[in-house]
Amino acid sequence: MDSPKPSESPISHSSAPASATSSSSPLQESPFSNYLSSLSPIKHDKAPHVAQGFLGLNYPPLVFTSPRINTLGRPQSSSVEICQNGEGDKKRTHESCILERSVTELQEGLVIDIKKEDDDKENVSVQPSSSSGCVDEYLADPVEADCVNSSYAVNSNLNQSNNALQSPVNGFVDSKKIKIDNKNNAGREVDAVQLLCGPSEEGIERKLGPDGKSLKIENEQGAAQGLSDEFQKFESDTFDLLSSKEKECKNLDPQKVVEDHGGGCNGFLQQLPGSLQGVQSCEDFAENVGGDVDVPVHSTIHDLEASELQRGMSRRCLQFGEAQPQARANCGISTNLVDNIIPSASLATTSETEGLGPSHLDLSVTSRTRQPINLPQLAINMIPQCYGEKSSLTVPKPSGIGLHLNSIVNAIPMAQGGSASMKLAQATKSTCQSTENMDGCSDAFEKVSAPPQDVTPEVKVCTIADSAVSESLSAMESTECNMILNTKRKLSSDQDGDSDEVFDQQSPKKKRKKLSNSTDGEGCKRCNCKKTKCLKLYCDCFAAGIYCTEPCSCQGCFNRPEHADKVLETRKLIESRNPLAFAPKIVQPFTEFPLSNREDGNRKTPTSARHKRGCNCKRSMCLKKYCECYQSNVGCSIGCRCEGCKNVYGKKEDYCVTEEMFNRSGGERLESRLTAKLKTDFLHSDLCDPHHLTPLTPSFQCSDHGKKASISRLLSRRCLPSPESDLTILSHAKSPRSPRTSDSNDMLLETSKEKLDIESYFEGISYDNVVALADEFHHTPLPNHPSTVVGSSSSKASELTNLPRFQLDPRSGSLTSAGSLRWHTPPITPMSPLDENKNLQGLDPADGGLFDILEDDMPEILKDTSMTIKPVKAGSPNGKRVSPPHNLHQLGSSSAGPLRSGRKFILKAVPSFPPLTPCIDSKGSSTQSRNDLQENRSND
DNA sequence: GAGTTTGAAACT
DNA sequence: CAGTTTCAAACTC
Repeated sequence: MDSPKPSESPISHSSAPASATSSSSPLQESPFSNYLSSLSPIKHDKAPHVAQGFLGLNYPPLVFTSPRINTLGRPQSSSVEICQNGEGDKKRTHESCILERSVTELQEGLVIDIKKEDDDKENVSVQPSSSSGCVDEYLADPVEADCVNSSYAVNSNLNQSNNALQSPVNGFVDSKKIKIDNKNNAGREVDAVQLLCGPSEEGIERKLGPDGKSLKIENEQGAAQGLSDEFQKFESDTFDLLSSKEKECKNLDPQKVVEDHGGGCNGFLQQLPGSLQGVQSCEDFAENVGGDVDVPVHSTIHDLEASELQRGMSRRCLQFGEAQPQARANCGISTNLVDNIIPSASLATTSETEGLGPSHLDLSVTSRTRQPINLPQLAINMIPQCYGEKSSLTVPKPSGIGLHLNSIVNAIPMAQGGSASMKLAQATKSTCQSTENMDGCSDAFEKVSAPPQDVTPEVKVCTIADSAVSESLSAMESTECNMILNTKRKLSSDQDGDSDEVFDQQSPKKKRKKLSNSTDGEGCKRCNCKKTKCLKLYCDCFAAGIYCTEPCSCQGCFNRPEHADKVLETRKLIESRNPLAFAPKIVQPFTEFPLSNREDGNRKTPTSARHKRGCNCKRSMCLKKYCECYQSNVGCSIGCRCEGCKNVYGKKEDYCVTEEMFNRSGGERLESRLTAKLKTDFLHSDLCDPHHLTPLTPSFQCSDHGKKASISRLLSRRCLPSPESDLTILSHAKSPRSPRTSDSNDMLLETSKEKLDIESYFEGISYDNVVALADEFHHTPLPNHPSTVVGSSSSKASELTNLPRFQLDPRSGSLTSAGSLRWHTPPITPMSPLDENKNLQGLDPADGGLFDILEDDMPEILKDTSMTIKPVKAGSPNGKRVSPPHNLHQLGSSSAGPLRSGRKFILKAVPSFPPLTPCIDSKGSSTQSRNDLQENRSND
């Protein structure tokens, strides 16, 4: 499994690019036209990617992907899928010349082989896809791949259902099963391809009139057109890969894939993106479903087998037990998603799902009978991708209560993530929040799932998925908790209706213990509130946007569905006070997202991730759970006001150093100052090792949790900027930076460059698209530009928007020759003008934290409000009630507007750079350095 | 299991 | 806005 992926992935990468280039012409011929004609579908697929890309800048991850297993895993899966899909498409859409080659080959050879394998291994389709991996990189998001798979399954299922199963609606369920079968079926692949690749989709659309609808829908969803380009490349690549991968695919064992994923169940949570992916997958699902109908199902999967598979999946999830609740939750979630998408197959499989609620039941009813088993696989597949890379990768779990969301959000890298979470909380408060009750979740899911059921499920699904992404996320979270709870509760779901008091009646301590136990796995934590009635942020449940459930030992709890009104009111009040109150506490740097998304699901725990507000620890040294940062498995950042920080996941100091590093690009003085530290640090740092690249940041170093992630980050970061190559150049050339840093960076960059180079090509496209998108959103001046800052001065929102853009821009920049330089440079040159430590801190946090928050966490509402909202006080010790950005404004407003923008930009960039040196003392030195930087900037 | 410590959240 | 209080989790015994 793993072995194949890695091996494959690299191959895929190489092949992909090569194929892209070489095959592009042929592919382009028909495919291009197809793309052009069917950009929408492509967009759709891409859209998710794009969205992610924006958020997370997925592309960069590709680089990582190549090196890392994870990347391989996901990419492979996706690529495999693509290949398969491509095959399927080819079969289906012989019309499309592109596919024809692979089609003939694949169909004849691969297909047959696959079928055989599939017979043995239902999952094969998924895994193989993973194995192929080439496309995956683009797809980056494992989830997507999973989604694709799922979609495949769905499509295939649909077909099968149409053919054999007869149950149309249940198609989902069947589809799951079908997936397995589909493995063999090119049609499935085609669907997947469609999902993954615009072209394939096009072909599918062409072939499938109905499918076309779904595709169109998808396209609509996927706003970014630029994606089409990428898709084309993917397609071409996929085609190329298909041939090469065909063999691989044949070899691939679905089970392995599943297992991998299953292993990943634990990591599933980490793969927050997965949730998103799941959403996407849902979308894809719908699309696929639509498309599936048309596609003939070759494979004949036995429901029993499928069920078995599903069972196996569920079992796996269960087995992961320790991953426990989360794992289950994850699994459950995934299943839920699947259920939603594919009604309840997963649920049916697991007793756990029993708790789920009617919605599941409803869906499951049909699905269960049919074959939930496959669903689990799907779910697993979907989730696992991230996972797939490995359970081992498991990102640091977000232990935290409210953290679930946060963690999820974080994981979600998606740009939407943060907002989504918020939205979810807000929008889904009633629904998802009631996560306790599966019903609530189910409701959300139902929404998602419903579409499929509905006549126009596709469209609905797509729309839902998009809109519901947030919901799904929230639902995911809630579902996680719920899943766990439900599993524990089992039948207690009904109890939800029971007054809180029931729970309350239980001895809080006992419950607490239970909770603690349950939470050990990191499931959802449960509260033990006694005086706040669970209507304040003290309550983890409330803070997480979920209703209290059985496990809670709270007293007089009002955080229950029965009191939804109160809950909402209270939430509003709190939000009015602090729009970000319910936003995810942990934010990942943009750069990470992409990496995390593509590279590894594991990355979820972002070494670079930081607490939104930062901690204020004084005695715990940030080494205990008192520290929110530590609790969240994230390193402390500048935003933290902690004293004597020893956060294993990343010391504030280190974080500062990184920033300084960037700033340093702007100012040499800092370099000189830092150089010593950097040297020492660098020596120690893994950075020296291109392979390890792990930044000095403790999080990377120390964190068991995030180590891998951290590594990936480093890679990703560097890669991300990617553009890597550009960055490297920039770093060297432009920034007078200390040679060391540059060197280290270069090291990393170089290491990644190769991959990046290849990837960059693709990414470039994406970037371009992204850029275009960014431009649309904002003509965001280059991150460097003050313009961005200027805008920010007035409104945080602008800054926020800009920030993300910056990320994007950078890439885009990387893509665009000029842009790349600027982009890179900004981070380098653009020292934040911030003079003051506070500013630095505030900014930093703002940059890092706010930055992230803004993008991710900031709910749209918040963003809007944030504009007007007062900036959070970075300086304020607590800074708790923060409204994110204002600091930036302040900072920037003075002079730094541009600088700030730069800073922000830098911040993002920072993450890319591993903190070589431990921080500088911090404030004093840093401030000076920054001042110096400012000076330098002015000079520049 | 009780009590203490801790730091966030809420309040003034 | 800073300081204080309240709160619940985390931790210790």
